[in-house]
Amino acid sequence: MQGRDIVLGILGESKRTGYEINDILKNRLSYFFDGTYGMIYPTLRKLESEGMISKEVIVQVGKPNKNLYSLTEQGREELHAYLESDVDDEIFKSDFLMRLFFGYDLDDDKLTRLLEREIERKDEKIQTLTDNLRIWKENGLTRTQEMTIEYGLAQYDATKKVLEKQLKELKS
Amino acid sequence: MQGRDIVLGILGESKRTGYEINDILKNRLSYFFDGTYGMIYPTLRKLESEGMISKEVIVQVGKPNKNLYSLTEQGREELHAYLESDVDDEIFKSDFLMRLFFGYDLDDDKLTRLLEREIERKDEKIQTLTDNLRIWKENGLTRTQEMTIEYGLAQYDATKKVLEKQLKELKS
DNA sequence: GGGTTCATGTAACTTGTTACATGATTAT
DNA sequence: ATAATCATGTAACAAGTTACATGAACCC
Repeated sequence: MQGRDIVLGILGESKRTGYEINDILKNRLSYFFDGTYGMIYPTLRKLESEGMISKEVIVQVGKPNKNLYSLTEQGREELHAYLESDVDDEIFKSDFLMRLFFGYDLDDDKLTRLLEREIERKDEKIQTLTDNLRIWKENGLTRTQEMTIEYGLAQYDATKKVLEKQLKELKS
Repeated sequence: MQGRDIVLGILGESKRTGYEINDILKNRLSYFFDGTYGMIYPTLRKLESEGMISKEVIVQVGKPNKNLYSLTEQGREELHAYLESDVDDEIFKSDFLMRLFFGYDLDDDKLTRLLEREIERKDEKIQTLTDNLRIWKENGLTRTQEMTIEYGLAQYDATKKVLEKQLKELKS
């Protein structure tokens, strides 16, 4: 699962510009993938040069022209092949857990702040995901897309609860 | 949070060889960080050249000599500085969720298999983490280290439950 | 006047992955 | 026998990050 795959996946839904792809990644898929322009534009160029996607230029005034990309037949084949291939293990890296794990010298004050800060982050993520869910529902979500959001929310929620429990224990 | 930081963290606990660091990463910290030899050995070399760690060679017969590394004072400072710095956001990448998200053409059979396979994976992870917890407890865990395991288990458990619920709904 | 949105992109760099290479010892 | 454990490492490569560069339009 690389940038390439997710770009193909997004273009599989509909024609998109690099800018839109970035937007989707940031707002819609950020709970299971991250991407930046530095990845998106070079990937689009490469996919185009390989004939996986084709470009349609939309001339604009006052802004750079839009490059609207869509999958070619070959691109759709690659997407299908990816979707049929073995599923990779999930990748999870937590700087927060590392702080806990190696923080031998964390006093109660510092630990409290660390936990509180992380609870805040979970809240933000839950908020974003909940808000977005509402918006997406208007546009129509597939059953499996809804599953992914439920999965994401459950994950945030469960870890938040653990943190709250630990914070409570600490305070008593 | 990079390989460098986690290597310093591990060496902060006690002297270790590259081999042992790999072992710890694989068996003890795999639920929040991944590392390979290809990262570990070059990182150790670099840290040594920068004076962050020092090497003690243990001569062995029939095996390569052991290189036992320990933090220098400078290395301990860097570790502390890291531990005081801002906590990075957690990174989560899920190929599984991507398959769900872009799998418009998943029929019930394929979806069932996808969900069942992912439930299996969660079980494996929960098993490993539970087993390891027992072993670590014998060696002594800090309170915060125990927290990290609880966090990890809660995460696996919550997502597993979501998958089981979805599978049940699918079958009915 | 200042921030956000739209819209493109590149170049240098960092980081880590993959695959390879070696080889004795010990457990099954 | 054969697999696993101990123990080191490198070289080529892939992938993505960060920082930079440009600039009009629009909203507050």
